[in-house]
Amino acid sequence: MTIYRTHCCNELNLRNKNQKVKLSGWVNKKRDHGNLLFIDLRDHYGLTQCVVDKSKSIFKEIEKIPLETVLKIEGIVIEREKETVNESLETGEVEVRIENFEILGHTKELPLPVFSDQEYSEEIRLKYRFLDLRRKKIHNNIILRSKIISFIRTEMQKYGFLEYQTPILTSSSPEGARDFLVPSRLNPGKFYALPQAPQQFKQLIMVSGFDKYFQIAPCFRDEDARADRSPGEFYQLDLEMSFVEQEDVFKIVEELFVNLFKKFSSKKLLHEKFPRIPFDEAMLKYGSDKPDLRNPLEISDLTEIFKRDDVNFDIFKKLVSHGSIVRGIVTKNTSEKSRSFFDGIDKWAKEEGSSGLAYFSIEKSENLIAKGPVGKFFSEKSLKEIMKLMNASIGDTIFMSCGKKSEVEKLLYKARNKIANELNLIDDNVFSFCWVVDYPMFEFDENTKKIEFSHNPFSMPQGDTNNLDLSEPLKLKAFQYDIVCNGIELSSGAIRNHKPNLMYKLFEIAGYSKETVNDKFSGMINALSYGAPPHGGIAPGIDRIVMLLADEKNIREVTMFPMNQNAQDLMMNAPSEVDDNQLKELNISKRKN
RNA sequence: GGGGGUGUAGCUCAGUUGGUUAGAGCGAUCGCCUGUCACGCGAUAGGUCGAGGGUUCGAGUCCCUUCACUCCCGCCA
Repeated sequence: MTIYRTHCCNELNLRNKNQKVKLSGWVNKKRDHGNLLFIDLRDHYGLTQCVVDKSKSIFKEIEKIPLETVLKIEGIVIEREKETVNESLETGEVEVRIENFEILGHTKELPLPVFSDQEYSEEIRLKYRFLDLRRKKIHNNIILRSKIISFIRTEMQKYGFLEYQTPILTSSSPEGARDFLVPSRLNPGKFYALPQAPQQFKQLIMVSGFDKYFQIAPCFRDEDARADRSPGEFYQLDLEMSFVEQEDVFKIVEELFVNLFKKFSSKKLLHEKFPRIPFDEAMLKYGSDKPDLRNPLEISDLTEIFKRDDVNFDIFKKLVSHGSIVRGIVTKNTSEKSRSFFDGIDKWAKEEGSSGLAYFSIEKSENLIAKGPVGKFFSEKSLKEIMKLMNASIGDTIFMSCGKKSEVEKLLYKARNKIANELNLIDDNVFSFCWVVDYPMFEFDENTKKIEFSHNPFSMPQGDTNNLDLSEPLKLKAFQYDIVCNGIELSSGAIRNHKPNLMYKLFEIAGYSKETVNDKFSGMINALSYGAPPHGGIAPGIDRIVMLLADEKNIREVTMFPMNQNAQDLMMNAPSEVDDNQLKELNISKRKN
């Protein structure tokens, strides 16, 4: 009890009948009958209907109070007549008869309605975020976020992890995303960088002997935004463990995620032991390293089919003879679908910038036949082979794409989603987790024509690390893994390379000299030379976890004060100009051109 | 950096083939109404049709430029 309230707006019920109470909150809604006025008073906790009629001298005054004014109301708890009880309200059995009131906070005319389910422009929402956040849905999302983070902390501590803070001002690193830079006043011409993740620090924590670390860690990356990617900053559940291998990390994370998702969602988990899918298999079967396993469609390679003499699909055959590949998706029992369905898919594929998706359905009269625009090019024997390869039956349809490997993968990844959505094959009431494992250590960058780290340069390569064959670096796999849920990448992690000599060799393959490594990763490489334990970890994205659990498509819906797509805070006017004096002190001058 | 969508009253939107004075709901203001819970009824105010330019007898509507918001590609180890 405070001078402002004896109860919160969700608390009153019949047990409080006839009590004199004080409530404080916002005017959510008024229903003015002229001689009788209802006010729904709202606070963080709930809603209470308050009522006053013209017999009270304050009636005329209270009638004029606009919505979203902050009021303190004093009154008596009254039992509602049976027929006026509001079942949908926690406090719906009672109402407060207003005896007195005080305006605690006036409001100007509102730029947006708080009591409304209608959508309104992102610009208004972000500028008046404090009003937007009063609305029920987003208010509850933010509460959910808090509860999720709190649950994670408790669980992690239960598993024996301790939370440690790491610096926000650190050094720029050459790998990865663009850094946010902070000029140093005391070191003219030098810059700090905000951490893209506490990657090096968490490994240093392991070298320091702390064994199990976690942190709800802010991460800063100066890259462009997406619906599921905040510009600038986001949060990770960063964790790292010593004396573990990959499966030990998986065990902890699976337990955490299963408990977390069971607690905060009524949706079912498709697997409680998450499937492990090798990267190469994921790229083949799903066209992506973030497969949505709710989707039953799978991709198969059909390139060999187009080398047969009894297949006359010349366009594909010609491309295949020049090194292209063919892959396809089979859909079950779709041969009776309308022509417009198939043409719609083909048209969609062309809009995606491809040359389209060839298709035929398998039917049987006397013999097996392929029905569809390209069906005539396939012999019965070749059809049997395709059916065997793709596990297809009579009545099924085969969609095919031909081209460069990366293009085919990309198109069929999208086509898998498109076709599954058209056929309504995805169960929206399910969470489907999986691990993608065995990532390649390196990849070939077509643009720079150089070998680069495909993920994290600190990952441990697979194989005999004391005697590793580095002659074919593109064939090297790493103990590098991703966790994926419903097609959304939640996190990357790895068993780290704690052997400095091996690390120098790997960096050399990616074009970094020993001197560069010493210079750019001095903290890390130095530490690894003084008795580093084997260690590994992962860093699931908090924002995306909350998005999944809140069933939201946009990260702003689970972020209290987000920036817009251009990385501006419309409420605080950030970024902003600064005084010339500030710049001078920092030894910075603006370029004039 | 590139592509798509949107922009009309404080908010959400409609606006036909280019044609008279640009409309509705919510909100605001005023009036009526004692059981509503999206209360109801009536009235009033409120518009640089994102901005600039062009075509036309005439532009919210067509064209060009530009700005803002948003979605996607690039980017995000």
